[in-house]
Amino acid sequence: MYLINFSDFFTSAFSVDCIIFGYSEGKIKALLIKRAMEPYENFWAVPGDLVYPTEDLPEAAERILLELTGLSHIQMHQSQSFGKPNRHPQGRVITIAYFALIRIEDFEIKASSWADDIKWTAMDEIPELAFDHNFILSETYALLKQKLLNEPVCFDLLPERFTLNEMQQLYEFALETDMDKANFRKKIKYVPL
Amino acid sequence: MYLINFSDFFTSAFSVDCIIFGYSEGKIKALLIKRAMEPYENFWAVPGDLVYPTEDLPEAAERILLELTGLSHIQMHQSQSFGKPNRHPQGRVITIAYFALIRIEDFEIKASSWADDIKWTAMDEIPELAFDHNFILSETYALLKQKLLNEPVCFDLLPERFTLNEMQQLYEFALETDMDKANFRKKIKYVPL
DNA sequence: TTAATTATTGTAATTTGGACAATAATTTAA
DNA sequence: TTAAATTATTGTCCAAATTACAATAATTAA
Repeated sequence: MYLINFSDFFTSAFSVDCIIFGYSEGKIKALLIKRAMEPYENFWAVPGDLVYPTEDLPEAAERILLELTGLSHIQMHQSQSFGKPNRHPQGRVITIAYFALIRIEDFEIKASSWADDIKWTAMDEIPELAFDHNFILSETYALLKQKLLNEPVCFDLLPERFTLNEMQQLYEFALETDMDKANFRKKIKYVPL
Repeated sequence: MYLINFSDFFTSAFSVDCIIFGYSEGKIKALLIKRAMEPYENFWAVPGDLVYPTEDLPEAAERILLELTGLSHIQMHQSQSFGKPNRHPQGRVITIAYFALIRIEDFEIKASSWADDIKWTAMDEIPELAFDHNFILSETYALLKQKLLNEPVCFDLLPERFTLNEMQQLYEFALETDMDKANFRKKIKYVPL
């Protein structure tokens, strides 16, 4: 086939990117950081970093999120992996995207030495991001919408106390539709045998 | 943080594992190969191999599938990634699972120099596999079942000509339920406005 | 305390779902 | 080629769910 040594395969790296979704002011938002170093210095990006050679992926996701945003004890789910050969300017890096849903007001976010700034950005106002992060984010958002339809994950986004109107608005934003007030409540309350 | 060089990160490899699902004799089956070399020599496994350093992931999936099974021109979808640090005995290897649905009779499968044997195995008769392939396979099978419920992917598994009974049996096997003949047909025919 | 927001209740027409029965059409095998 | 087996179609009944709309009660905020 190819003239290549076994050890030539072991020249790649992994990264983990963490997409954190929240909900406020009637919009679903993602947590973005402003990169403090090359590559893509000063670009907004999803929090992410390289995985240590002996680190498990969920472990890396947890560490990276803590280092870049101060967030901890957040349950993360795997999204998709992205591996175009040239997606990272410094070498072959495959990234595994993880995502989480949190209540914005429950956590205090703080920028780190690697992130100059950090902010929640509504999903209909995402700027141009570093690397292929626009693609990663939109693919993962599609996954979230899918999940919202099939699982009761909205409670992870909504505050401790919320009105049913707020809940309805969350669905209306995500699914880009208007819903009937009374019928929405019926559907929420319905519990199959 | 840690005392580690940037280049220390670039010591890992990726693999792609291809889960090929087919349908025959009333059962959903996966394509397994018998490994002809270490590690896990003589174990049954899902077709998979390391990704070349400059190769894109879908490209690698296509190549690996061809090399190990003779299959080509098959549309593959990404499943999940698996990255426990010790999952591969020879180094740090993250694997990205891809899967495809094919019509068994449309393709001729042939073992290669790296695979002593190859066979279709029903999903309720999977033996102990190499690496973490049992886990990978069952996670991906769950994804297939999910897809069967929400998308018309059954046509990728069924032969060119099939009876509605066969189609119903496919669903009954996957979802492990019995269905009413007449009602199943109603549901199949129903097209929302 | 009033106004605004939020929540509940109800009705009625339509659609969908599951269980069951009967029969027509097609394929297979004797 | 016919009989048997398999496959496909139709229809009925009833329960459950969906949708659109209207009206009013309860709670919260100005």
